[in-house]
Amino acid sequence: MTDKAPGHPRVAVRRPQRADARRNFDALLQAAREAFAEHGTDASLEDIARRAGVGIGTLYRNFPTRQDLFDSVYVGEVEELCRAADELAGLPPWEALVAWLRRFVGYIGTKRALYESLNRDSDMIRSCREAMYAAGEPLLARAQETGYARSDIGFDDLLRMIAGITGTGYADDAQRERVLGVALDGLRARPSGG
Amino acid sequence: MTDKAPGHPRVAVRRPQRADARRNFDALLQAAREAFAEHGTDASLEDIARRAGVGIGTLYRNFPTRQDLFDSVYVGEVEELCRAADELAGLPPWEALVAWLRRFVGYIGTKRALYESLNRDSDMIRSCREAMYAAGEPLLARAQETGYARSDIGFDDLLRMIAGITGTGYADDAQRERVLGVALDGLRARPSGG
DNA sequence: GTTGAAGTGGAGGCACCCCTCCGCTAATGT
DNA sequence: ACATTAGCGGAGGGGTGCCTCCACTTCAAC
Repeated sequence: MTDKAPGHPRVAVRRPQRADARRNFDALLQAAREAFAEHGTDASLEDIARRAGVGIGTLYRNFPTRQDLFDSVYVGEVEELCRAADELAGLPPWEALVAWLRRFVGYIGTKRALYESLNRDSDMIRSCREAMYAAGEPLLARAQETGYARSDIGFDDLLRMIAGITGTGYADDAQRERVLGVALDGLRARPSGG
Repeated sequence: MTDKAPGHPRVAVRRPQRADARRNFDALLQAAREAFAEHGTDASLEDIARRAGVGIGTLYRNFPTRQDLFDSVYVGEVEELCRAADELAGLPPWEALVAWLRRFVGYIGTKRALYESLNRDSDMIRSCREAMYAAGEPLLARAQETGYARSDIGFDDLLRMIAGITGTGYADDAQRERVLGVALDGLRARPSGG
């Protein structure tokens, strides 16, 4: 209900007033971030409460549904991504795009929940996706206009490609990097007809 | 313990003797194939038994552990992939490689269990992976030697890239195809230094 | 047919998870 | 210091899944 800054969607959940309660709230968010990272959207809520060192009841008071909790985590990640897009605006087109994609990877590399959510649908996830796209899309557009990236691919395509590639497990970081490099070369290539 | 044909690994599980029991065995395999496809490795065994129209006890007699069941499904898929590699040997290098990768995608597109298993480790999964690599690797090698594919990427890299890209959800098949095309262009591109 | 062995299926014990409810604890304002 | 009340946490009911066990069924060999 608060006014919302463009590109920074808000969630219905409210941080509590009392100091101890705020500590718990934050601990829950942090624990949830980790748990969703490790186990995806299906992470056990009781486990999250345990990690946060609070009772299950406290989790449910702060986040009445699993969706509320997930949304709260998600919105934080997305806000960081939006901020990153601003910061990188100064770099040359291709470098800016790649740098932003790497931040994106920085999330989903460890946090497959975010990547699962590319498909899921809820009022607020949609709004988050829009914010994220609004932040990142111009970077792709600029790289395309200046001829650094092929033009027959959309931002959504690109994000899914990157999400897919980096969401998988790899033998080591070097391999992940190699594969990502190949895909980025594909993004740079002239479209091929055969 | 039986002799194993090269490229066609075997499983410890044995198909039962009696006709009715064989029907159940086959129904279980089929149900498991579907269930693993939909829910990944964590599919409910009780659900698989239900789908197959048999009691849970029957499932456990045929496949004492979840791993046994999964292995049995997996080995079937891999054998098909190995066969495909033989069939495609006649095509030109690049076409053969791409065609085989498409078959590979044909699996993991619907069956994410196979793709999860690229990482997992067990005696027999390892042996399956070896068989699959033995079948597919020559296709990449040939494309590389003839200059159709870049040489700074390994077969394992390629498979993981493809698995990652196609394991994700897409808005529609056209998008999946577009993204796959970009990645394949990357595979064809000269390595880039910047 | 008869009969023995192969095969069946589901009840039941255990573990985990979801979510609600409410008696208790302790932070805060005065 | 004390009262007020926000906040706590975990017991408990319901659900699902894992796996074992064994009384029963049915195939197939004779």
